[in-house]
Amino acid sequence: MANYDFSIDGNLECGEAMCGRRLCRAMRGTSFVRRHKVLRRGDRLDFTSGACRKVWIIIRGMTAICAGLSDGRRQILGFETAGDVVCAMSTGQSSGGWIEAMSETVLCELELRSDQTAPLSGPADHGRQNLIAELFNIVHQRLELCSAHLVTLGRLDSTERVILFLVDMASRIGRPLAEGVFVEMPMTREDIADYLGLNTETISRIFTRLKKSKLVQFPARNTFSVTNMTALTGRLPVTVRQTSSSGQIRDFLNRTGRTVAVNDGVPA
Amino acid sequence: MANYDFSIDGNLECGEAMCGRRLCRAMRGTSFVRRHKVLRRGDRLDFTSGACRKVWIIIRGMTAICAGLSDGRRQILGFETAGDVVCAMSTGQSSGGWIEAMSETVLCELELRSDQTAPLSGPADHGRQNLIAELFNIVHQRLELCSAHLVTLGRLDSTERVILFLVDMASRIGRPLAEGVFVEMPMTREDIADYLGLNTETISRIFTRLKKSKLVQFPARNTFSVTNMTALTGRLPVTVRQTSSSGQIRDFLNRTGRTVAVNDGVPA
DNA sequence: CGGATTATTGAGCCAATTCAACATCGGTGG
DNA sequence: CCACCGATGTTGAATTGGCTCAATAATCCG
Repeated sequence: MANYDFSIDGNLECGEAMCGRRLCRAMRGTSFVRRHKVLRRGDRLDFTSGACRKVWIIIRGMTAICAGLSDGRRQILGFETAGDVVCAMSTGQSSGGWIEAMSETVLCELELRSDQTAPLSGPADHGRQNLIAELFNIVHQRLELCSAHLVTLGRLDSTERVILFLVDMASRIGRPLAEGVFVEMPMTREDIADYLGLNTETISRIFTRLKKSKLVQFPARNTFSVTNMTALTGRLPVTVRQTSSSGQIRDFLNRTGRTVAVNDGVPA
Repeated sequence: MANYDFSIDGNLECGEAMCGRRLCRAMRGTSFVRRHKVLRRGDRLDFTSGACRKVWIIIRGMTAICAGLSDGRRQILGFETAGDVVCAMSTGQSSGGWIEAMSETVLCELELRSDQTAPLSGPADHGRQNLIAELFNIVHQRLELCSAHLVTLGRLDSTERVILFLVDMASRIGRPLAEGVFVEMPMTREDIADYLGLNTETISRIFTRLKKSKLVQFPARNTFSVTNMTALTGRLPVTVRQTSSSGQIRDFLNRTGRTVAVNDGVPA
C-alpha cells in the first residue's frame, strides 16, 4: 500500500526543519534505519511487524492511529499532524493496529534493525541516553492524549465529543481568520465517528445541529470555521488541551541541554 | 487524607520483594525521595502538585487512576494492583487527576526533588540511564493499557465491556479454584461503572444477566467466580490482554542486563 | 457526463439511562 | 444481641440518545 521510499539507509539528512528534529539527532549513532515515505489517503503501515520497533515522524499531512477488532469494528486512537510522532505498539485486546493516512502524508520512518544491536547494548553514552529520553517523551505525550480521550469516550455525550473534536482540530490545524478560525479537515465523517466512538450518521446530524445553532459553519464538506470559539468551548465541561505538557520528569530528562521536539509544530 | 509515612528520605531499603524492584534499584543515586504510604479505601493522592513529578509503586491493595470533569463526572482510567506502577501526569481536558485507593493499599511514593537537580543533569551514567529506561517502560506499558481501554469504550457494548472487565480482573487478581477462578474485587459497582463508561444500574443489571446465564457466579456482593472461562471469553470480539508486552524498543532498553520489573507480579 | 463514494435526512428501534422504590449489607450504639 | 442507619446494590417503569436501515442528495473523479 505504502508508495515509494526516498532512501533506505540512515545516511540521508532529512534536515532539521523536518522530522522530529531533536529526535532525528538523537538517532545518530544508533542502529535505526531512517527512510521517508509518502502515503496516499487510505494507505496503511501496520504495527504487526514487531510492536515498538518503528517510530514514525509525520512531516506533512495527517494520519490516524487505528485499532481493529476481529469483527471488523475499528477504533481510531488519535490523529497526528506535522511534527507529531507515533510509536508502533501493541493495541491490547484488539486484533492489530496500524497507522492510516487521512490525506497525502509524508513521514519519516525510523526502524530499529534487530540484526545490528552492538551500538545499543554498549556502555551508556549521551547519544543513547538522548534517544531513550526522546522515546520517553514521545510515549509520555501520547499517554496524556490517550488518557484525555478516554475521558471523552467514557463520560462525554455525543455533542460534547463532536465539539471537543472541532475545538481540538481548530487549535491544531486551524488558520486564523478575520475573526475566528478556518479549518480544513482531511478525514471523513466515518473517520471522525471511529475516533469519537459514534457512527457516521450521528456525526452528520450533530454537524447539522451545530450549523443551525450558528456555532459552526461548514462551507464545504471537509472544512469548517468557528467565529466565536468561546461560545463553542463554553459547551464543554472540560478545559481544552494545550499541546505542550511539561511535567518535571520530562523536564529532568531534558536537562541534558535539549528540549522536547515532539510538538514544536512544523508548519504543514 | 493519606495516613502516615513510614520514612521521609530515600535511605530506607524497601526490600527487593516489594516495590517495583528494578525501578527501586534504578532510583539509587538520583534525587528521588522515597516514602511508603498506607491508604484506606477512598483516600486520594492528587496529581496536581506537578504532573509527572511523582511515581507510585503499588505494594499491596488496589488503586484507581481517576480523572474528574468540572461538572463532577468521573472517569477511572485504570485499576492497579501489587506490582503496578503509576506515574502522576496531566489527564488532558479533565479538571484534575488523582489516584484513589479501592481497598487498604500500601504503596511506595517516589518524588523528584526539584531543589536537588545536580545528580540528574550530570553526564550519562548507568544509573541515570537505567532510571530513564524504567520510566519509559512504565509509561509505555500504561500507554498500551490505555489504548486497549480506548477501544473498549469506543467500540464495545455494555455487556462486552463488563465481561472484559471480569476476565481482566480474573487474570490479574483471581485465585485458581478446583475448576475456574475465584475473584475478590474491592471496588464498588459505581467504580466499575466509572471505569467502563456506564452507570451503576447497568453494571448491576448485566451482573444479574450473567448470573442467570450461569456464566458467572456472584456468591457475595464483592466476589465472583467463573468456572468456564473459555465460554466467557468466547463472548468477546477481542483476544484478552497478556500482562507482558514485549516490543523491540523495550527489549533494546533492557539490554543493559536488566529486565522489566513493572509487571512481575508481587503476590498480594 | 456517469458512476462511485461520501454525506444528509427521516422513520423506527433498541440499548442504556434516569428516576424511583425497595433490598441488602456493614457498622454503631443502646 | 438486636435495632437502627447510612451506604451500597437491585429491580422496575418510563424515557431518550444514539443506532440501524433506507432513501435521497451532494461531491469527487475518471
